[in-house]
Amino acid sequence: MPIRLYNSLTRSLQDLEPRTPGVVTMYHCGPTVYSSPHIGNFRSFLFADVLRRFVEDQGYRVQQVMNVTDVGHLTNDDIESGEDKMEAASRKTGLTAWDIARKYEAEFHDCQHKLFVRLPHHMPRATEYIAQMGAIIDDLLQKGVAYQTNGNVYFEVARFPGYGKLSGKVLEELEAGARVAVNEEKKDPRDFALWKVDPKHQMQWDAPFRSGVRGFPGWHIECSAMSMQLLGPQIDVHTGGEDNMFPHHECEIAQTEAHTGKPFVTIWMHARHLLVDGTKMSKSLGNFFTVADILGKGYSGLELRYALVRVQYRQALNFTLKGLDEARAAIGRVQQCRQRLVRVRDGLERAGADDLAAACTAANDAFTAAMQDDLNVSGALAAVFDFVALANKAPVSVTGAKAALAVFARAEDVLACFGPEPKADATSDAPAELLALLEQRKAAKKNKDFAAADRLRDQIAAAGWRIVDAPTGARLERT
RNA sequence: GGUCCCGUAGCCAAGUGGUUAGGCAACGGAUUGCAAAUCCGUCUACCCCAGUUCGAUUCUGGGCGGGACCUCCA
Repeated sequence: MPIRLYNSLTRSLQDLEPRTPGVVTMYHCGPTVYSSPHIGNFRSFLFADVLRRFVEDQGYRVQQVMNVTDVGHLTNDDIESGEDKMEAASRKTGLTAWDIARKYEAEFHDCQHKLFVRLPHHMPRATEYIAQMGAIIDDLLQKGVAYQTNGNVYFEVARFPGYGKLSGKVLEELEAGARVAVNEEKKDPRDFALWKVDPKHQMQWDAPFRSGVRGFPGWHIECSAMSMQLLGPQIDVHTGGEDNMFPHHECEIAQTEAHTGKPFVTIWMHARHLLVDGTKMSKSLGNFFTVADILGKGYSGLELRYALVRVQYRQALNFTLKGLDEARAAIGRVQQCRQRLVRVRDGLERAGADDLAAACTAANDAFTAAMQDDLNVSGALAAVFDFVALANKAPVSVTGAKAALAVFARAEDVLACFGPEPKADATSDAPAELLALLEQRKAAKKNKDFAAADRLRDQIAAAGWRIVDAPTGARLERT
């Protein structure tokens, strides 16, 4: 069975059929590094990560690029009133635009790490691809699809008949929107900037195209240049947040296809925006969370990842703190099950005769089928939890425990939201003094001195550990 | 104003024209010296109206309600 994905361009599900058999090229619109990454950003990025992981799980080799936008993304897509996001942040903080970009890029990478993202093969910075952008701009100018006014270069939308095919936007609507600022330089309000001139701008380059003026690139051209340079003129999958569909991706298609004369992307995928407490996340509503905010509340990266990944990317996901608590409990259920299997495998608990062969196959198949169906993570998780219930009840054999653990390891490889295989017993990780207390308690219990035993248990609890009294003996676990 | 999505048991959330999704919470039981942790069990829903159908939560139409995008945003 192939992987079926929803293509925003055709508005339908279609099979993933890479241009080169066995190799899937994917490009993801990455962060604009002007502020701390928030949980909405990471809903998109984790979607891209799960997509990549599952495609690899299905036996493909993936070539994955996620860019870092460190210049040219304006607060308003208009040369007169728009301000570069780096520059705006610079004005507010006193840091240079370059410092802002590097600071938040580092923070982004840190968040990727904390949320268990499998790093893309390339994470190019826009500022390091100015020459490649210039080559495209030069070609578009030569072809007459772009024009230069006062040094600013615009793409002439009227010269690209396919404009609007992704977003469904038509000229009349855009004009009726009346929110497009009037710009006398443009031939058409839809035309968008490829290169901008602004002497006050901190990030400047000599024009990388013929007869140009020193300036900086427009946002849209960046992705076209990096994508083409690193993955070639035609790629299999391109993702982004739903807001990217227009104008960003529409413009990417126009300039790239006008340049190459070939279809740019086979499958466009867009992640639905995250909601928080049932509504759009915004600073003014007080429901705006950065990744650091959530981790600062005591939730782990794993719990946050689970909460952001558990709903299919095209569904509105309502993020709540309660959802994080649910994630914590759900992860615990899976890990508890895995720990028991580890204990059976390692001979610490009595093994039975069930090798779980049929159950393992069924669980893997159900997981695969759900993921093949446009990354239905909820369905895939249901397959995992069904399997948990089965494994918990089964008198599992050593062979069965190994097989079951492989099922979980596979699910973890794709979703990465449960954590690594638990240790059979964390007791040995506890500080020596706690182990001493545990021994004392054992003795107290043997002497039926329950008052002393309970006091020791409280001491251990106060140190952040709990005693688990299992039939096979007492052990310690972190709380 | 234009485009689009959604409305499933206490909460979150899959899916299906006729057979128990799943998670969390709650409750009951097992276990325990008592607990904790854990496990097992119980909890059977599909916004309203009309239509199609032998049969609709699932298809069609209408209504109501919520949300998103069209503007910086993942």
